[in-house]
Amino acid sequence: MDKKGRAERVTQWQPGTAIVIAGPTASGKSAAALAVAKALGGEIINADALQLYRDLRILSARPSAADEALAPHHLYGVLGADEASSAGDWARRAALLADQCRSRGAPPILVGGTGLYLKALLQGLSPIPDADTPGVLEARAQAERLWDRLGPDGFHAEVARRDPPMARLEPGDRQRLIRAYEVFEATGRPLSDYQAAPARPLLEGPIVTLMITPAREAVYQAIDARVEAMARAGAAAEAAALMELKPPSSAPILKAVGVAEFAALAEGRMSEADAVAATQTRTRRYAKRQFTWLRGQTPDWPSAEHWEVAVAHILRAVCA
RNA sequence: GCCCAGGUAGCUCAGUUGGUAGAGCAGCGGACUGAAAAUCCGCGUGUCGGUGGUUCGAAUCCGCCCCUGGGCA
Repeated sequence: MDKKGRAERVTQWQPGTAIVIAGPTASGKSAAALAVAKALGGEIINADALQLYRDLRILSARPSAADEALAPHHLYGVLGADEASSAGDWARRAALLADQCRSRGAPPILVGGTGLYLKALLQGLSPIPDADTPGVLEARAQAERLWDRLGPDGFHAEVARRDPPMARLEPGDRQRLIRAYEVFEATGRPLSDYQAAPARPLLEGPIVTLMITPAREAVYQAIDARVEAMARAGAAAEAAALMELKPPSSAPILKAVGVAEFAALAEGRMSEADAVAATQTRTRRYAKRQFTWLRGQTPDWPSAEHWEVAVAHILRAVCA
C-alpha cells in the first residue's frame, strides 16, 4: 500500500490462490475485500448468510452499487424473501464460483461473517440430506408440532430415544433438537451417525486466510454509527417493503437483525430511537458471538486490527 | 441562603427492627456439522457520594462536607 492507504496494483501473485476474509460485523471486511480485488484483479464472493437476500440491501449492509461496480461481486442479493439458504448449499455454490474464478485467472476472495458457512467450505460437512429437501421439510413440520406439544424436556427425551448421542444437546436448544429429530424421521438414520462420517473440504488448493478483529469497543462504535446510518438510509421503508411480500413466518430473512425493529417503526409500533437502540443492541450481541466463534474456531488464522493492515497482510501473503 | 427529596453495579432502582448488598436492562465468558444475523449454556461485574462518630458490627443511626433534582427566597 502507498502512503495514502491505497493498495497498489499487484501483478505477481501465486496462481490459484484463494483468499478468505472473516471478522465480526462492521469490522471493515467489505472494504478490505474490495481493495484486495482491485489490487489483484480478483472477484468477491459473499460469505454472509443475510447478504444473500435481495430485499435486505440496507439492513444487511451490503456493498453499495457503486462498490459492486468496482469488482465482480458474487452471491449478493441472490435469494428471494421466501427462500432459505443452508450452509451446505452456500458452500457448494461458493466452491463452484471460486473454481470458475480460478479458471479465469482471477483470485476468488471469499468474505463474510457467517462462521458456519466458512467452516462448511473450508472443512466441509459430513454428507447429510439437505435441510430443505422435501422429506426433511415434512419431518421438520412434524417435529415443530411435537415440540409445541411436548415442550423442551419432553422433546429432548424423544430425540434421545432415537439418537442417544444427541442427548448432549441442551433441552432448550430447539433448533438443533428439531434438526436431529427431522433427520432421523426423514432418513431413518440418526444425525449423529451421519456426523460421524468424515467431512471433506469443498475448497482446496492454496488459500490465504485472514481475520479482521478490531478492538471490541471500536466494533461497537462502528455498529452504533452504522445502524444510525441505516435508519437515515431508509431501513424502515426497506423493512416495510419486505413485510409487504409476506414471507412465511419461518423464513430465515425475518431473523435478520433490525427487520422486526424497523418494521415496527414503519407500522408506528415503535419509536425511531427505540428501533435504533434495539437494533444496535442485537447487532452488538451478534458481533460478540462472532468474536467467540473466531476465537474458538479459527484461532490459528492471522489477524489484523484494521482492514487496511489486513489488505497489506493479504497482498504480502499472496505474492510470497 | 433556607426547606424538602435523593446520591447503592455501566443504566433504572430494591435493600426488613443495624449482621460487609440484589433485581431488571446493559455487559462479559462459552458452545456451535445444512435455519447460523440462528439456537443455546454459564457469570453480578460494587471504595453502598466523602469524612468523622456511636456500635462487637453501619448501605442502614448521628455530625460535618460534596453533588443532583424540586420548592421558598
